[in-house]
Amino acid sequence: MHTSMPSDTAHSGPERSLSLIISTLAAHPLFGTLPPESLTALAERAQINTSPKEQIIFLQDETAERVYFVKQGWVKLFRETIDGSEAVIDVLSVGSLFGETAQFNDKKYPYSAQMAEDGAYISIPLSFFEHLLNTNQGFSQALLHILAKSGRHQDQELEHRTLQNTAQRIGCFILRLCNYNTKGPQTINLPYDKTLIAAKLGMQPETFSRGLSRLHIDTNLLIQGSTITVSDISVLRNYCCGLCSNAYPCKDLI
Amino acid sequence: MHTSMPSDTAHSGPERSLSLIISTLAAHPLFGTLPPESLTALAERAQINTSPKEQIIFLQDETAERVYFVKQGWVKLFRETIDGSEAVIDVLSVGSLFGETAQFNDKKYPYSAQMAEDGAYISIPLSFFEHLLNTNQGFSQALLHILAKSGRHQDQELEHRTLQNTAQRIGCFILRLCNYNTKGPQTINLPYDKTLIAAKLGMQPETFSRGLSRLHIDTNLLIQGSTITVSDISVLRNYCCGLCSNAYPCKDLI
DNA sequence: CGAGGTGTTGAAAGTGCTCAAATGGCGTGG
DNA sequence: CCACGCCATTTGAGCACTTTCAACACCTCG
Repeated sequence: MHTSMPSDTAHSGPERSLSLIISTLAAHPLFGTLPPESLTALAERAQINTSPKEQIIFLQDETAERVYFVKQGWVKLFRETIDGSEAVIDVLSVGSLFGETAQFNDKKYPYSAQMAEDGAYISIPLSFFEHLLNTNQGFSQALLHILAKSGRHQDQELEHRTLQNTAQRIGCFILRLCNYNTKGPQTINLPYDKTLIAAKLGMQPETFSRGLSRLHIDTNLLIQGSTITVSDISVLRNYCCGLCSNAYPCKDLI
Repeated sequence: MHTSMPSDTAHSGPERSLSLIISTLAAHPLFGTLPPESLTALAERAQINTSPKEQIIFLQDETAERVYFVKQGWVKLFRETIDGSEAVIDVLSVGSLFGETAQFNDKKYPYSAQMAEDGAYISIPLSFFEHLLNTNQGFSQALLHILAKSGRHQDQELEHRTLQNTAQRIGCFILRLCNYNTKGPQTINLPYDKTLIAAKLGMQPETFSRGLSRLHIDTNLLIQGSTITVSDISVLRNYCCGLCSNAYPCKDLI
């Protein structure tokens, strides 16, 4: 079992680690609301972990000790049934908070979390998180914003599953990776494994693969491994966005 | 267009209305956290509306003026695309809050809301809601709880769509209407139209109808109109809950 | 080179959807 | 009270989409 990265990673001494944590926390929409002294107190209690792909961060229904956020890489949130089936709730990018709602769920995590790529995360004790919530009006306001936004994101996800077919969901996923100001063709890279994208979009890997080919046929998408070339954004928009209630661009909902 | 109910409804005078509103608010997990003077101030600004089936309460992307909660009946939250397709986000029962996240969404409602049955709702000005959030620690804590819980509910919904087939989703829906302490057969009533249940579960009315017949075959469910007799809960559990990560009973997630 | 993981492709089997038609309840107007 | 129309629900048939299972290609790593 990997518990830490090899020593070639730069940040290992507690000193450097502390200033790194403070600056990272300060840039975060939630922790950035804290006054400097709280921020320092928080950073002193925080841990930064570099962590390899596949590593489990916590499991569903485990008693929550810490609250996390993504420092680098991607984190998969998922739930598993007795049968071994798995549903991916979300795949989080840098800056996303997770495990924070355990506070309101009998201190149990409502999902499992796992590194989807090599990366790093920062964690803080749940007790101190709770303390900040109780003593800092701005902090709980910021958390309200985050939870509300995440609720809208989930609403949208559910809408997509209800109304869009697989090719359209894939198209929407790609569309959000694009720069919506670019007029001509543009090239993007898929952020993580195709298998994981498929799971996040609620389909089988095979279906994802076929969906991509269909997008090639229907919207002239070019696929070379994990590199996708979109010849014209508006074609893709016409293909996907008709069956979505959101106005394009809908980036803030990611 | 109906804007109010016939005068045979009991509560019409402002006096009685105020005390009714206060007692209703006080019983609510969110508003119940308020000190008496805030509660009174809130009630003075609140409106109670009785409202017929089908009536639109607000539309998606409309600028939010008020925050609502269900006093009686059922409220459908949904989103519509340009094509006229509709995705039901949720169907809310008595006590549920809605429109509250508009506060964190540029003051725009993230979904449309409509009465699913004749009923009533109470609403308060968004500005006062905001004021309460800013001045009352317990109030924003309570809202955090509510939003976190709603997030878990949405997680579960997404999991169901991903892992369960239509019959299992219907079975799960019925299971939650049951009394889980009863050993023998029990009879329950569907809370609202089958068409709406179908939409909430993300399927066509025809599929819902067929799913029910399949449940009859597979789990010995008895269907008489909107009355369902479950002969044995554990049979239904075996049928549905294997493809869900939650432990039964999972009522608190409704 | 071989092993294992990742992604693609083909064929067959479900699963749910669409369209169309029938059924049945319920309220209204005669 | 009955006929009618409306609406929700059911049923049937065919179709479209997605999954499943199996096989294969490709790449990386040892």
